[in-house]
Amino acid sequence: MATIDDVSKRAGVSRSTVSRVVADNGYVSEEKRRAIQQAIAELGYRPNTLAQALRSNRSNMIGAVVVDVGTPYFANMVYGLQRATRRAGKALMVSSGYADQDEEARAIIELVDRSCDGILLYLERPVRPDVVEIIRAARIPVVMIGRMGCEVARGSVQLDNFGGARAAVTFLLQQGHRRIVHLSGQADFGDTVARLEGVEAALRDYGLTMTDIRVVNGIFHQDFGYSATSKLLDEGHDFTAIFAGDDDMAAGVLLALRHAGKSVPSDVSVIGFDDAFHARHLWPPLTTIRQPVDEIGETAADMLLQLLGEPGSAARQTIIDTELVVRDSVGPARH
Amino acid sequence: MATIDDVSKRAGVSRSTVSRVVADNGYVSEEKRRAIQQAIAELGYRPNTLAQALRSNRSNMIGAVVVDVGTPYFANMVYGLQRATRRAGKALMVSSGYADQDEEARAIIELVDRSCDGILLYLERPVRPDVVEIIRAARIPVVMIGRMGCEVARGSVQLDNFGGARAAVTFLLQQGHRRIVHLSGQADFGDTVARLEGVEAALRDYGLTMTDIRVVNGIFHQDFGYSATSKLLDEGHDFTAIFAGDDDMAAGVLLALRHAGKSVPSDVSVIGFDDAFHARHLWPPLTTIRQPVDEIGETAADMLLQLLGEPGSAARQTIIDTELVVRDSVGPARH
DNA sequence: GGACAATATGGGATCGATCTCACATCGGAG
DNA sequence: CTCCGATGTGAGATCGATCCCATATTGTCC
Repeated sequence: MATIDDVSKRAGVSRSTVSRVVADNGYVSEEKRRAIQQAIAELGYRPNTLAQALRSNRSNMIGAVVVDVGTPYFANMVYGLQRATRRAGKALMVSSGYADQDEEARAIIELVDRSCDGILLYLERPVRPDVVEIIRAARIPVVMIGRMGCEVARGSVQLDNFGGARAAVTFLLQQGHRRIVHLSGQADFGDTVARLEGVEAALRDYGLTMTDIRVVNGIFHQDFGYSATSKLLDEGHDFTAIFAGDDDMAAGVLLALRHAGKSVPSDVSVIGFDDAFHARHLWPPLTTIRQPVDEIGETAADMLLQLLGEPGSAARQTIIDTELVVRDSVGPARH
Repeated sequence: MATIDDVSKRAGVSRSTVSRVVADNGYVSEEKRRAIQQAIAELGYRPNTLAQALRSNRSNMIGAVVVDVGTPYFANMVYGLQRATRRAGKALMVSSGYADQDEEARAIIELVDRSCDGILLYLERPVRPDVVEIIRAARIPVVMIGRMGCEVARGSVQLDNFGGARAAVTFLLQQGHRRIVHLSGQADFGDTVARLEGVEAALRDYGLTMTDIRVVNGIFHQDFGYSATSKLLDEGHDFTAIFAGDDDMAAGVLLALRHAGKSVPSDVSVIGFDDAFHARHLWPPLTTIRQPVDEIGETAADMLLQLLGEPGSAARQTIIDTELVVRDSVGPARH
């Protein structure tokens, strides 16, 4: 592998001058610049990234830790991250925390130790205090995505869960539904809380309160959607629409309804949340609230990249809008 | 950030001795070892990964370039890669090539320049020759996953596409189907060819040939599944089963059948390939050939990690088995 | 013509580790 | 008692870049 010294010898100049040409800063005469560029081309020289990073303390690498890159949701988010980082000419390194604090800690420390210029975090729980200290000591800017805040974060990007849930319930109300069920997720997730508030706001617009609908608490999982729906049907609870806390639940809801012989949307309307990968494959194709996951990732990465340029700036926050995606699972309320 | 020199001063020893303790090699007296370990703990010392990599020429990092990490398929594969690399205490850096040769080239060179110890590749086309040369010059071992071979690869991991397709068609034949349609993917993909051979083998077992079934060539996409199926129905082609080249196609097939008023599996049986993320969400839940994507990734990463230990070893190859997943979309042939 | 800023170039310290080599000490074998 | 291998330690070169500083060489203005 050719080094900067090889180039300098071949071009008959000093290391310093080559460095100036490569980094494109400082004064270099046109003549030498050309000679150096030629030498670089002839030798196929590419600077040693490690040495550059070690000396300059800039690695041109962005790190990210998300809950689990193996899921379509986070994969899509990573897609957004890559888009932004690639545009800025920076490399991206992604790890999974698997919702385990120790695993998360290890992943973050790994990124710090590899001298990432900045770090993006999407975690389910607060970052361990000793890790916060490590990040702070390394003076690495952090942008949080989604749920958890963090004292060390210089910025955050969040979904408008409130507005999304409000839009979902408003849509059901507009279609004439009044006997509504809401299946909500883990009670200690910020998402869940914000979505419940959105539900309440939509009801209020129609002069209703939470007591006018049925809320069932559970978890963001297909099985919960199935069991909760089955139970409501068994109990003889009379409802015309279900707002599922997310599309996984909605998949379970649809299955339970089908098994009970109910047809969607003529007997019961169903609306989900996320516009997950499988939403269009459900039957009927699911009407849902789209969460632009890749855009969230891209926005967060862009925010971080901007933060790198301005060391002392104030913390910022961006809220990403949702969008109602109308497919076939919601219809007018039966009488 | 504490450096090795800080540790050595605090423990009253030389840099070299600290290095020996950290790397756990060479001779160090128990007494000094303890003093050094204490100093490390007190200072919260973590070695500078960049400096280590620069000097020792080992980065403890594995690189991977796949077609697109944003899709569930590759996300799942990355999950397998992470499992293996984390177990080996190595970091993983993943990029997408987006089926674009220049983009791929950039991604691979990036990994080479960051001194990855080894590289994993899942690409749709052959690697650009100049990139092959760069990999060779850097003497970085490469393991290929899936489709394309590559002269520089020291190993490869592939799915048993032949066996999978054979199992799919055999299953249909066992259920009494004889009027079978096969929708196949891009003709220039190795996967497609191998699957076609598998189909042929299954037919041969039952004394049949390819002329006894109908093969429609297209691409691995839901829309093709939909249009091809609709066209066959319009033409009045009489069939009792469809083997879709992958689950995306199968989703389109199911949709087209439903729109044509056919019920699955009583009118037509459908079997897919991949056991993609959405297979269980389709209606009816799709019977398909499972491709253990994460296992493929894990196997490839393990192979690469092993290769790192033994520089001169011969190229190796592993074939990963598929598995028939029986759900509800295949039934006995109607008469 | 001298002062000073702008342009141009190279020398050498530095980043934080690894690793070779030289050297010291010790114990046991011959 | 000497020799030698095993054990223990440190000095210093090195990896491949960046970047500060010293030193020319210009050109321009008063």
